[in-house]
Parts: sequence; C-alpha cells; structure tokens
Amino acid sequence: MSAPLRLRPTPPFDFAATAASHGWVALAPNAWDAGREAIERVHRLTSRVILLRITGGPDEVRVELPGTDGHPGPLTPAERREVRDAVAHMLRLDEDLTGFHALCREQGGPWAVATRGLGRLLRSPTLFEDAVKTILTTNVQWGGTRRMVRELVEAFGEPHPADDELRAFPTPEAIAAADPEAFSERVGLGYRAPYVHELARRVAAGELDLEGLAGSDLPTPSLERELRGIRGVGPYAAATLLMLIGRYDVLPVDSVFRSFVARRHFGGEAVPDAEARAVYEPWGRWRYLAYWVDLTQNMR
DNA sequence: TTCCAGGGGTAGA
DNA sequence: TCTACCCATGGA
Repeated sequence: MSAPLRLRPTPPFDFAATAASHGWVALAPNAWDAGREAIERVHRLTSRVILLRITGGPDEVRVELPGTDGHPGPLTPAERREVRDAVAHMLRLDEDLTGFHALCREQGGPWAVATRGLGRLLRSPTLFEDAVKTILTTNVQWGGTRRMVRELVEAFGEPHPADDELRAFPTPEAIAAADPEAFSERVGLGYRAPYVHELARRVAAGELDLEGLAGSDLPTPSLERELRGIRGVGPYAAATLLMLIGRYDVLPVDSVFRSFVARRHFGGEAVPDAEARAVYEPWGRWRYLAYWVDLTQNMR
C-alpha cells in the first residue's frame, strides 16, 4: 500500500457528518465502510482505476490506496495530485461556509450544532457523475436510485485492473458509445435512460461543458437556466445540482421537502409550495443548507 | 393488486 | 406561467 495522502480541511470540518450528509456515500462507486468509518471509492484516474479509502477527523483527511494484487503500483506525482484534487472536491475541503455558520450562531438553539462543521454536502469528483445520479433520484424511491446507479456502474464502469467487481463511475464516452436502445436494455433506468444517454452523448461530443459550468461564475439564475436545459433536469434536479456546485439559494422542492416542512413547521398540514419555501427565505443565499440542517437534525 | 417515489416532458390554455 | 396527462420501474 502506498503512503497515505493527507489533506487539510478548512475548519470547522466534520468528516463523518460530511460523509453521511445526503446519501451520496451509498451510491456506487462509493460505499461506507462502517468498521473503518471510511468512504471507499473506486476511482478513475486519467490513466487507471484505483481504490480509495478516505478517513478523517476535524483537522485532517487521509486517503489510503488499499492494494489489490499488486495494484496500484506507486502513484506518480501527477496521479497523487489527481487524487488530492478529487477528494478535496468531494468533501469540499476548501469551501468557505463562514457566512452560513455565522447565521446559525445567530439563530442559536439547535442551529448552533451546525457551527461544528455541518453543511459540507458530499459530492462527486465531476458534475457529470452528479448530474447522472441526480436524474436517477427523480420520481423513484431511494432504493431504486441505488439500484439504478449500481447497474449503471456495473454495466459501463471501467474495471479495476485486479478485480472486475470493482468498477469506476462510467465516463460519458463509455455510455455514449452504446446506442440508445442497447443502453436502455442493459440498465433498468425506465424512462430516464434516454435522459442519461443524451447527457452522456452531449458531454462526450463536447456540446455540453458540464465541468466548465460547475466552475463558472455565472449568477445562479443563469446557471439554473443552463442546468434546466438538460433533459431530465427540472426544478428539483436543478436545485440539487446547484447545491452540488456550491450554490445554496434554490430549494429542492420534492416529496421529502414537502412532507418534512409540513410536519416540522405546519403541524403536519400540507401547504402550498410557496408557503413551504417561505420558511427558509430568511436564510438568503444559504437556504438549501438551512433546510438540510433542519431536515437532518429533525428526522425523527 | 394498487399505489407511488428525493419529478419531468409535453401539449394546451 | 399554470394545469392535465403521461411516463418505466420496482418496492411497499
């Protein structure tokens, strides 16, 4: 096993809370190793597929590369940089949530918990992976999302050189290489299959620069418009993708949001979406994080 | 068997 | 902009 990589998060940081933040850790090719309290991920570098084991505490994140039958050999300096960049992106190590935590401190009470490092919601190394996964959360229960992502990874992900069972998240090219009908037959995505295939095709063809979008400084409404241009991405999915990009001003109004807000803030009575949204209006650009902290602290 | 999920596309107003 | 209606799939 190569020497572990060590990364320094911007405090406050809570590794376990970040890993468990919104279910993404349970979607292939990620997995939670409860015994080690580690995120395991089959990860595709530019040149090869490796296995990552990510652990962490308040001051440090460690990335180990568990060996499998001699793989991986030592990483090149460029590969070590790739790993660091990917993990830092996934855990949002550099993200500045000072403004959000200041508001939580002001609110006090149960919100004060968040100042200990809540708000870093786990994401994927690429917006392509996050966009596919987000489309696969729509109009389906969580178990269905997990199944669909797993099938996609098993069918189209590049295998680890020493273990065919370990597969990385598929590249846009790998998905686009299958014709749409064959793609639909190989993975049970239902009516979402054409959306995922078209997204992969556009990204592979260079028609859609998703990663550029993720790093752009466009105002949120423009960014939202661009995301809504992806077939399969509606209001909920766009809000989710904005969150994954690091924009928290738009709320993901879905069945979870509606039932939670009704239960927590309206005594269980269903209310119009506008009224439900208004609950988090005071949080301004931090609405999404406020909703998510409220939800995760009051799941019951 | 029926219902519906971490909704979205489309047509028609 | 808003409203019906349809959409594949599998778990509850």
